[in-house]
Amino acid sequence: MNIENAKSQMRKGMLEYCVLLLLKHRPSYASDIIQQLKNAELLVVEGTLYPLLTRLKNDGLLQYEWQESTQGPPRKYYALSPEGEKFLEGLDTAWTELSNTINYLKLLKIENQAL
Amino acid sequence: MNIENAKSQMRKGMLEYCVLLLLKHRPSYASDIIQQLKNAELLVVEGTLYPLLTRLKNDGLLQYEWQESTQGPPRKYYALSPEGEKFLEGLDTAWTELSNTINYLKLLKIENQAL
DNA sequence: ACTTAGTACTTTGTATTGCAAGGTACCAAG
DNA sequence: CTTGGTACCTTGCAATACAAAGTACTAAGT
Repeated sequence: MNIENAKSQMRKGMLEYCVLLLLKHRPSYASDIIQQLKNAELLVVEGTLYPLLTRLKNDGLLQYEWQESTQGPPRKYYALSPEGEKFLEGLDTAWTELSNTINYLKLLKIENQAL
Repeated sequence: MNIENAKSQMRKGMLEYCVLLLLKHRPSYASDIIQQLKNAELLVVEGTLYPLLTRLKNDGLLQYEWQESTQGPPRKYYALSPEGEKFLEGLDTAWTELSNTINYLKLLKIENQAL
């Protein structure tokens, strides 16, 4: 068990949320999403993202349309569907709750250190 | 895909961190940990926690000792090992980074809504 | 002594999913 | 027509959360 593995585990559940947040910001295609997440210091690779996008689309949370590119093959631009927007609101709540929980547990830890 | 499943996914990577935070606060046995996590509104079941504790112990992050109970069978009290303490510091950093990333992405979303 | 209830620890099987690696396809430039 | 760049997709593996079932110890009631 190394810290990298642990960080990877932490990313796991958040990826879906992060991708939806990005797509709420603006519709993007897969390679672009990877680049944006890298800018936010969240490493994701193709083999992770493509199945995720497909899953979200199959669940009706995303929709996409092909767009020509001036440079290279056409791109699949993903955007949130109305259901996706609702779902994202649910995730916002879940994130807030989880965040509060962790901060509460961190307070316990600090309290212990003070003893 | 429902919101419960998504929340479960979010919990996934955080569980390990939460358990270590709790044990930093005070050594506990499994059923007690489950109860404490429930109090913090983080649902975990036995089938999840026991393998996790065993894994953390095998990785040298936890140690345990048996203690008699006045009521029922003896209990396995887990506590952080020195390596566990170091590891927890690493997770603290990872949590802070991830938290910052999500908040950054949330800001993007809000900016978009303002347009 | 035997049974029952309560508490605690453990294991097994399944489904999900992140990821590495490899593959396919389109386009433009030489 | 080959090469390089970009983009999308699939396959196989490993990690792990969870449900469900099992084992074991203690105490109380009969």
